[in-house]
Amino acid sequence: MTAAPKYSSSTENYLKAIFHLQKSDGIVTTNDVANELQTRPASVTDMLKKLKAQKLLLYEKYKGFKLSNEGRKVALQIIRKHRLWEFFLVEKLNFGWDEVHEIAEELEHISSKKLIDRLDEYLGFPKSDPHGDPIPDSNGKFTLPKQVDLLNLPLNKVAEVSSIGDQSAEMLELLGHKGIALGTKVEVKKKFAFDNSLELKFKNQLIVTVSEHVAKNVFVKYDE
Amino acid sequence: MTAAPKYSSSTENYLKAIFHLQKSDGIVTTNDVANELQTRPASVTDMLKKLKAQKLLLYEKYKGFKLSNEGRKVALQIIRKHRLWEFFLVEKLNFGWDEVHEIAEELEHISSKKLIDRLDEYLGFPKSDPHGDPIPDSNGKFTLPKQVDLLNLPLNKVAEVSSIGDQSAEMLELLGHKGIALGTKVEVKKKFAFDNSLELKFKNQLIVTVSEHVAKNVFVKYDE
DNA sequence: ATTTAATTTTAGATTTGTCTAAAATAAAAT
DNA sequence: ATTTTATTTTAGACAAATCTAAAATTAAAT
Repeated sequence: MTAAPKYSSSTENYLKAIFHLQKSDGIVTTNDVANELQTRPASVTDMLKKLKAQKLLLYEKYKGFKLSNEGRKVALQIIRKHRLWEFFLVEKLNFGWDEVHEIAEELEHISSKKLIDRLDEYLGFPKSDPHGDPIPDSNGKFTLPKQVDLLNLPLNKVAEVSSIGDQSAEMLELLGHKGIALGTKVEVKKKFAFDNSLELKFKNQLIVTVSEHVAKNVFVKYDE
Repeated sequence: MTAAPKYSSSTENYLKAIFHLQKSDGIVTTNDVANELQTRPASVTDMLKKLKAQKLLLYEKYKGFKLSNEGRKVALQIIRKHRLWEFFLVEKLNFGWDEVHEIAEELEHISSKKLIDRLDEYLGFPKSDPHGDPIPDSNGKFTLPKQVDLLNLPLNKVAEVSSIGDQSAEMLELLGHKGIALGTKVEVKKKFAFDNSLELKFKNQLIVTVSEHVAKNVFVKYDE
């Protein structure tokens, strides 16, 4: 038997929104949450009180709020579910990475823990979702990959291209030509002190050279 | 973008319950529905009025009710989703057929039609769920497999064991020993007029003999 | 054909999550 | 340091889905 859901979908959405806003902004306001959840500040205040009563939130009126340990724990489980479902939709059902978010917004509220752990196993315990965001494990821990530009990537460390700073057409042309795209696995084999240019090696053993200017605009993530 | 759910989970559950009760009982009462949904008759009456307002139900107070065409259509889509998810849970995530119902009760309310059609394709368009119940196709049609006891199964026709009449410990022991269980694929190769005993052949080529008494209590389904 | 019993429906409350409009508080600007 | 502006909270209301208790209707039983 699947346990009755501990928290409502609405509660889960608030926790998730606050979690995400805390990550980016550090401090989160009532208006931020209202904006994120497409609702009104008054509704947010109402919910903040309920979350506090459930000990999911530390909240003092007019002063601010943040997730409690329990609140963060719940948020991480929702995020885990969301990202695993996204991975499933893309990997198994051939959805595009850009069309899975809405569906995962619904699937993330399915309560069964056994289901999600089985799904995780079925998918091969993926570490990140189709957008490159990390998937928390069943204890809520996730290995946050380190994000740096190529210039700061240690030598001989395999990393994955995660974002591009300068997205001008010229830059994208250059990257396309060199074979650098989101998700590409790269390794820095040599760094020339003279002009800070780099020699990169791909999985397919090919080696290319990029300038400091390019290296500064290619961000990669790696474990450790 | 996933379309907003047309109907609430509650509405969907009522439609599904009424659909099932109509199948078995023919006529459905307020009390039946209350019992099925673990709620109170007064709550059922409230909902009947709402369903009528949405044209999902034909209802005259004190006189009775039944699903409208639209109501039946919606119910069938919910049942389709429920059974496809059950199939997924058993086939892909290795759940037991007896532990998937509750989880599917939640999954069946995920709204995306694209999701369910992709899932259907991914699963190979299964015709029936792990309990042997037929899965409606995306138009709500389903091919009802013929259900007979082994005695009435035509010779050389591959069928699947779908239910057991006499579920006494003695019978189950016998069936277990012979290798007959729910879902087992069988074929009748020979029928002895003398005592109506049968020779059955399994997928793995093994042949066993069962008495008329046993044959009468083993129900199978087959297409056509 | 009445009376009795069962079923169904109404009336009025309750809970959850939302809303608007107004009040309270904090932050920004002069 | 006040005043103005923006933010946050309260107060009161609403819709959905449920409940209890009582009333209305139908069915069963004498």
